This record gives sequence, structure tokens and C-alpha cells, in this order.
Amino acid sequence: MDPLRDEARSRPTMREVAALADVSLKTVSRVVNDEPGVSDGLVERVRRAARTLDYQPNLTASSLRRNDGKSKTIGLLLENVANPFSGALHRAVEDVARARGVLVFAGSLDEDHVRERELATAFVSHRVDGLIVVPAGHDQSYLAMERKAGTPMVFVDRPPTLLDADAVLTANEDGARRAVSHLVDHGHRRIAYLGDFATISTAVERYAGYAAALDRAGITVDPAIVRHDLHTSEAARLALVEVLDVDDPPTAVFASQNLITIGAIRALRDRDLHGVVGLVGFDDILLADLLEPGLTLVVQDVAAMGVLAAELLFRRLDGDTALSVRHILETRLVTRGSGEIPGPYA
Amino acid sequence: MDPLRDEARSRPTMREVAALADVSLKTVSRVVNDEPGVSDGLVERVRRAARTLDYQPNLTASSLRRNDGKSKTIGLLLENVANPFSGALHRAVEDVARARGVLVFAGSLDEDHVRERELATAFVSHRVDGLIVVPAGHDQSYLAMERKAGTPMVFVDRPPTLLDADAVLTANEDGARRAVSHLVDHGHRRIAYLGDFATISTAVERYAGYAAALDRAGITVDPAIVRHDLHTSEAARLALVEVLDVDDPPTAVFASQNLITIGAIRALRDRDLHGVVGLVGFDDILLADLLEPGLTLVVQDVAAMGVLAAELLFRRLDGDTALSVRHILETRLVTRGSGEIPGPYA
DNA sequence: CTGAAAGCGCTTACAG
DNA sequence: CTGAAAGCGCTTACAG
Repeated sequence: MDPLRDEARSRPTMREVAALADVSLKTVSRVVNDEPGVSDGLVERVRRAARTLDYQPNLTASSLRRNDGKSKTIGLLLENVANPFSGALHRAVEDVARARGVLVFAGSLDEDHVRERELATAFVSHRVDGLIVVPAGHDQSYLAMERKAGTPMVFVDRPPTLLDADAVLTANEDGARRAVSHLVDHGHRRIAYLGDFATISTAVERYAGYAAALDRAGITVDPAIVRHDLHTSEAARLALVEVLDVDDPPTAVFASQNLITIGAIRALRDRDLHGVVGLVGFDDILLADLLEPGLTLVVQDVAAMGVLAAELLFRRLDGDTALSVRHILETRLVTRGSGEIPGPYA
Repeated sequence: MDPLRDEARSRPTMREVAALADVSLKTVSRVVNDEPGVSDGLVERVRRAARTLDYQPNLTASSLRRNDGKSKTIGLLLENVANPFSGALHRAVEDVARARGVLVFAGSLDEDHVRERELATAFVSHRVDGLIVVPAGHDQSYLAMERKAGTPMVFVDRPPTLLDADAVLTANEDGARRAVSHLVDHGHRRIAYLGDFATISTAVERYAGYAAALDRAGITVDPAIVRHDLHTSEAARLALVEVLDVDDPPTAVFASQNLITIGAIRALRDRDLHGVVGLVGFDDILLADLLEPGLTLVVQDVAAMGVLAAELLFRRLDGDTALSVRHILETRLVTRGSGEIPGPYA
């Protein structure tokens, strides 16, 4: 017989450890769970038997019977685990969860509300203890039953809709307004707007901030230099190239998201206008300081958002039943050059 | 009574669905699992009852009893979920897993072998069906029992040590050799090396490629311009600033990893030598094309590695018991300017 | 086609 | 201090 084709050896159970140590199942359970009231001799015998068999407790079985029913897992629904925003959020959540011995399921939604519901439901079927969600859709009522069953949920970056739950959000409108006012202060009055899908709440809020800043400066929004529904760098690049070709083109650009900012930079390069047309972007970008000119950006503290969300979730798991809360974090404008290029009214 | 403080409503069980539909537990199980041989009338009654109660099957309970014992989860051990390499790998694995209805646990190791063992053990206790590992340590023998229990494991980027398992690796030495030969071809003979922790196998292999390329060109490795154990951008920046200050300084630099490449760029800026000293880096970097000069890089197809690893894992889960395999993927040299700056011997 | 009994690996509730 | 019985929510193996 080929030894490689041998039937897989099955994992040792508590029952087998008990047999080897010649004690009852319950005694093994006590030792494994560090419960008090087992004589030193038995503890030693059980420990030895467990080590001999390389016993690993089955957490899914214990959680099934346990009174609290906790699985020691949480589910994290992200836009895309491969993008930097999601990665930073994920890491912050992981660190808080790790300190509590909790494992993290993560998944990508790609702005697809069907995928959101599928993944959230899958997490629920796996009996996660809680959910942290960057929602893709605008109806989370499908989670109502699970909420009533006591599963805590914290929404991040975007609020829940048709569901009562905690949220950790960014002051998007304020951040965008400051970004655009910054351009106005540097002498720009023709400022283009490049935005993500208008179905995304943060995109809507950032556009509102753009419009508010213009209004405050007595400038009318010109649809000819406003573009929504850009979701990739390439879409943003193409859009800005077009916008730069209109009569009376913009002297500055507000890019409402990191991929869009990257597309905007490429468009300015294409038209040889980098360092000439002003640019402020929303969201941090790696290497922003190494570009020429350096990128002026409105940044969020994503790690802080993740920590806050996770701590809130665990507080709920610990029994906090206060009314749902909504944390709103301020942004910071980091000036590096691209936003300080003087406009015609400087 | 405050309704918010009401006791949490417990989730409906299969037994409750059975009671409402007035059928046996087994009939509900058949309907939920789409087993054939239930009359249309009963299927309808059960479906209605399940919908009324918003019944969600408990996968952890079913996997406990199920013959195959599969949990429909896998564990993914990464260097750091927040870095781009890990994110791209994660996403590729997720996509393959999703197509099979499998959820992904992910976690960060931070190059810490203790953390590796803790996290791998935690995944095992949660009874994942398989493990995809970018190992931090150099001894995976602690997984031997789990391997014998039939849990498939695929190692990515770095091979397993003291454990027989599949691996998906990069041709690191070859990639580094080509990168350094490229600099030699452009007239450089004083080429600095900046490397990650010498405990990381990929760092060792890339250094070997550096040394081989110099050897092939008849150049002796000079320890004065070779720096190992750099793990952050800042460490790399400081190291290169020092190296640029030696007598007979390098005219080009090989940076063996993406954070190191970024640190190297900063150092060249600090000394006002960007565009003067040649630079080739290993690993892709976002915006590499937007820097000046553009970054010449040796890149790996990380998504392809992730897909390959996940497909291999699922093939094993489907019963493939062939000997362990080792896939080695080639790299690609992408020239954008920084590696084509002519050296003194051009 | 339908269901009653046993059991997955563990913890609970109780007895000695 | 130790253990035998029952049961978590399901699926299996079997009977009718």
C-alpha cells in the first residue's frame, strides 16, 4: 500500500483523551477549560494525555453547547480587501479582535448590494458573534431578525439604512468643503468635481461639500465641469481629459476619492498640466509626498475608525444595550503642493 | 419595561420550523438541504414556515454532524492584511473560495513565528477545511498532526519547513539577477543592495540573485554598500543615506522589496540624487509610473499566485492525493526610467 | 415519501 | 474532587 494514500488519521477527541488518561470526559473538559476543582494529579494526567495525542479542542462543538453560544468569530464586510482603505480598516479590526481571542472573517462586496446580502447571510449562517459592515446597498432590513437575535453590528464609512445599528462615519461634507475652500483661497474659481458612484453616500456628501464651498464663495456650480459615477482611475482620467477640453476649462480639480485622484493625476500629465492646474483629493494615497508636485489631500484616520468600530462592537458583545450611537470623525487637510498652485484670482 | 432591554429573541431552530410546518425535523432537514424525495406539498409548507420564522440554518451544527465534517471555511495567514501584497493575494483567494461557497478567515503575522503558530492553531481549533500560509517562521512541524488529519495546506511566497505541503513560489533569485544585470547593462558597476530581514527566505534568494549578477559581470560584492535586515521604509531610507556617503558611493541601487524601494526613493531625494543614481526595485508599487523618473521594477503576478494557491487547495480538498507540488512563477522586469539611467561605464 | 432514534464533540446541570 | 446523563442543532442510518 502507498502510505500517502492511507486513510487520513482522524483528529483526537476529548473522549479519546479521557480514555488515555483514564478519567471521565467531564474531567478532561474541566482541564481543557482551566476550570478549578480538579486535583493536581488528574490535571497532570489529562495534560499529558492531551499532549501525547496532540489534542486540539473543537471550538465549533463547544460553542454549540455553550450557554453564551459565542463562536469567537466576527464578520467583516469590506468594499474590497485589496484596496488600501479596506486593508487599513481590516488590520485595525483584527488587532482589537485578536486581543480578545476572536477570529475575523473578511469579504469583498465590490459595491454590489446582492453580494452584501449573500455574504452577510453566509456570516450569519456561520454564527459570527458580530458584524462590521461597510455597506454596498441601501437597505439593511434583511439583518433585522439577526439584530433582534442579539448580534451586534457596527457600520463603518456609510450608515445603515432601514436598520437600527451603530455607525462610525467620516465628516465627508466638511472635509470636502474645506478642500474646495482651500482651492478657492488659492485663487481658483473654476474648480472641477470628479466623483464616485452617486449611489454611494460618501460620494453624495462630498459633492455637497463641494457645492457648499462654491456657494459660500459666490460661485455657481457648472455642470460642464462636474462628473459623477467615476469608479476607476481610468474612468476618472478619461472624464478629466474631457473636462479639460471644455471652453473656459477648470484651473483646479477636486477629486473625491483615491482612485479618482490617481486618474486625475494621469489626466493632468496627459495634458501636460500637472503643476499648472490645482488638485486636492479625498483619501490618503501612498507616495503622495513623492509625486511632483506633492499631493494635497483630505485624509481620514482609517485605523482609528477600525479600532473605534471594533471596540464598539465588543462593548455591545459585553452587554452594552444603550441606544445606537453614531461616531463622526473629522478629516485633516494635508498640504503638499498640488493644492497650493495659485489660480487666476490669487 | 424598556423594549430595548428586552431579552434577545433567540434564533429559530429547525425544530421550530418543523413544529410550525407540522412535519418532522428530518423533513425540514431534507427541504433545507434540497434533498429529493419530499412531496411538493410538504416542501411548500416547510418553505413557508422557514420564511415566516426567517430561519437561517446553523452551519456550525450541521458541519459537526455531517460525514465530511467540512466547515466551508479556510484560513489565510498573511504577513499583514494592510499591505498591498497581502491584499492582492487575499482577494484572489477570496474569489476562488467564493465560487465554492467557502468563507475566508484572514490574519496578519507581522513576521512573528509565535503569532504564526498561535493563529494557525486558532484556525485549526475553528476547524477550517484548509490553510493558505505565507509563513513567518522556519518550522511548520507543529502542523504535522493536522496535515495527517487530512487538512490541506498550501504555502505561498515562502516554502514550508519541516513539513510536507504544497507551495506556490516566485523565482526570486532569477528576478533579482535580471534586475541587477539590467543595471550592469546600463553601465553600473557600483550597485548597492538593500534587503529585508535575512531570516526571510525571499530576501535570501534575492540577495543570491544580486550576488550572482555581480559575479557574472566580474564584480566583487562590496559589503560597504550591502545592507540587510531593513524592514521598513524608514530603515531603508536611513541605510541608503549612509551608503551614499561612503567613499566611492554606488551609482545604482537594487531594492529587494516594495517598502525598501520607497525608502530608497526618499533617500535619493534627500541627497538630491533621484534621476542620477539608478534604481530597480523588487515588487510592484502603486503609482510607479507617476514618479519622476518612473520606477523600473521586478514584478510578480500576485493575483495569479493567489488563484493558483486556492485552486491547488480546493483540488486537495476534492481528494487529490498526489505528491506535494511546488509551483514557481516567473517575474517580469518593467522598465520605466529609474533603471535605465546610464552609469559611468555606459 | 416520511419519521423516530442515535450521535457529531462538546458543556450544562446535577448527583455523589 | 469526580462523573453519568442530557442536550446544543443538526445529519446519519435505518425503519416503515
